[in-house]
Amino acid sequence: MPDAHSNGASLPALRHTAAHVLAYAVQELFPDAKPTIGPAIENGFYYDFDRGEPFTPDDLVRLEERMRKIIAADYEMTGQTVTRDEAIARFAGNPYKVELAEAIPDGEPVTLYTIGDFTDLCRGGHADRTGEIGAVKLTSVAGAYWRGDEHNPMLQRIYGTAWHTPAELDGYLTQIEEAQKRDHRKLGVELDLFSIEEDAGGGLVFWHPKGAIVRGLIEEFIRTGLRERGYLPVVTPHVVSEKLYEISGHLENYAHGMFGALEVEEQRFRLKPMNCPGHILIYRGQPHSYRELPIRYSEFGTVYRFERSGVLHGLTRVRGFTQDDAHIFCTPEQLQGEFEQTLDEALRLMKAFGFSDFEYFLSTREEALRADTDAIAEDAIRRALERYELPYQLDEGGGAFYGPKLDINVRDAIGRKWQLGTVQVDFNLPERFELKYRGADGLDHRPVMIHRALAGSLERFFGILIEHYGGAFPAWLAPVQAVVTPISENQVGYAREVAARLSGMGFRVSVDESNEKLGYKIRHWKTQKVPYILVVGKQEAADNTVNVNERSVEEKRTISVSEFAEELKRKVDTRG
RNA sequence: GCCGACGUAGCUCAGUGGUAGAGCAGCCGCUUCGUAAGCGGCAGGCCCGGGGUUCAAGUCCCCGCGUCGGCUCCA
Repeated sequence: MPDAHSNGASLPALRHTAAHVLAYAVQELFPDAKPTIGPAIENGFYYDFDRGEPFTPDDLVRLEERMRKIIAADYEMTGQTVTRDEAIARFAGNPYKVELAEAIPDGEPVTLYTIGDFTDLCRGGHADRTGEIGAVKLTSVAGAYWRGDEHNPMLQRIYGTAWHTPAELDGYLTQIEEAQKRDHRKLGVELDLFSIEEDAGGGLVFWHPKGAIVRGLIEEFIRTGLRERGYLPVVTPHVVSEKLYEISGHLENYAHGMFGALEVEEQRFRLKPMNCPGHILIYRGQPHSYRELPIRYSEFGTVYRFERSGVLHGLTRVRGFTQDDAHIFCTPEQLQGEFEQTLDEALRLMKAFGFSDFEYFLSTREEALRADTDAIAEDAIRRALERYELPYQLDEGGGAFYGPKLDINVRDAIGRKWQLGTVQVDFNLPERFELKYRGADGLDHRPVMIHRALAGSLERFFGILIEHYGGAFPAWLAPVQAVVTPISENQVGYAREVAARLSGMGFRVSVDESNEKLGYKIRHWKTQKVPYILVVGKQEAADNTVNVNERSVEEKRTISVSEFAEELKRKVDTRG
């Protein structure tokens, strides 16, 4: 999307200007509030204020009105360069601005920008006049720590959005509504897929039958890929002695993300936060020859991680989840090839689930943790990406504590980005657990590990799929693929026959035997987003046919039951 | 965890100090119906929990719990 408007400021400049307008309005209506910072953000802007009392929704309405007046007055945005001392003197009553001014490096200009009676310390990047803001709306208030640090005082943040024209604002608001309609938490209730139960605690997911069916299909898809690529299934305990995580280093590096210890017979146990140590124990249990490698262990491993209550969110941020986890133990020579096949499988998976737009991030370890082997690992990742000609971005310091990693992000049907698969190279845990294999030279060598989860967490993956498809799962994934719907009670018998035939072929089919008119039943199943409604009346019962009402297809067709079965089979086989 | 908003029937929500309501969903009956809501009836509530104010609290105050929006975007 182009930023530049035909005759005016870019959107970020426009929004940054709107932030100044907001601060101006606040200065007029709430003179005691101290402005701090107010940048443009992805879809709008915010401004943080230090004020004793929080802003109320009512305050937002008043501020928005005042902002419109400031915009209508069409003030010019004028800048001036001052010395740092002048700036500090000027904002003497505002410790935040003083702190900001003091932090400006020597040699960089210190600039002030003014609209009307409001002057702000600001680096610039604005529209020329407030009148260029065609549409503005304040969206929410929230607490936010000064500089994002929870040890700092909490400020009041006002969020807003600004656009060149009211039509663009409307478009944005419509888009938000669309996203809300797709919210997996809402659809989870409406389609009876899953729930999170207050009496069980936050972040713990209950999969209802319809959700569990979809999960089973996802697992089946993944399992098939693993089998074809030579992975061996393993299953490991959910609770193990804390000792294991002392050896693995998780306790040292990851304790903040683990549930507290359970004490039994004076031994301390932990819920497993990761599957790797368990898989390592299996590998370590017996000697290995280079001839056996690579060894690939896979598990739908359920892990528990402590997340602060405030960050839990539906299926996408939870405390208990199941990873499609696997660990590859291989020789350094095999690393490259194993990494490539993993990447290949990741793409196969994401394409099957309807994603086509990917981004790749190579995350390196933070400087303090880096070892000689990091370069080898990063090189393997880089070469795999180049081999598939995939462009990637570098995230320095974003890697796991045991090594660098590749993350794959996808864009969903309405353009939002999600982080999905992750593949990590690990020279560290084999060292900690003293893993070895006997080489052709008769000596012991250290294997390399690859950690990989392609869907990531099944919970999160499911949540993303719900939003991606807006609840309308394609036929191969739909928990109910077809509902046979008799027009009157007289066709219930035939409807049951049709359903029995289709179920016998392995399809997921139900019969609507409710005492309602056809229109009611159609509406019901449409809102349930069932891919096929098979209407059967007197005519169909006589001809051994069904009238196919296909989701999001206007045209209805009457075809034989076996023709329908073939069509559905074709859909399922092609994942349509 | 911190800031704010919210918490009333399975769901969506009304009720703002004086006898707890609606729509949808559910159940029962009538209707037997041709592609997005047929009609009638019944049932359904620790108004999140605890404390307080008041003659009287779903409503006001305090303390918890939960949900939601933020707390990464840097003058």
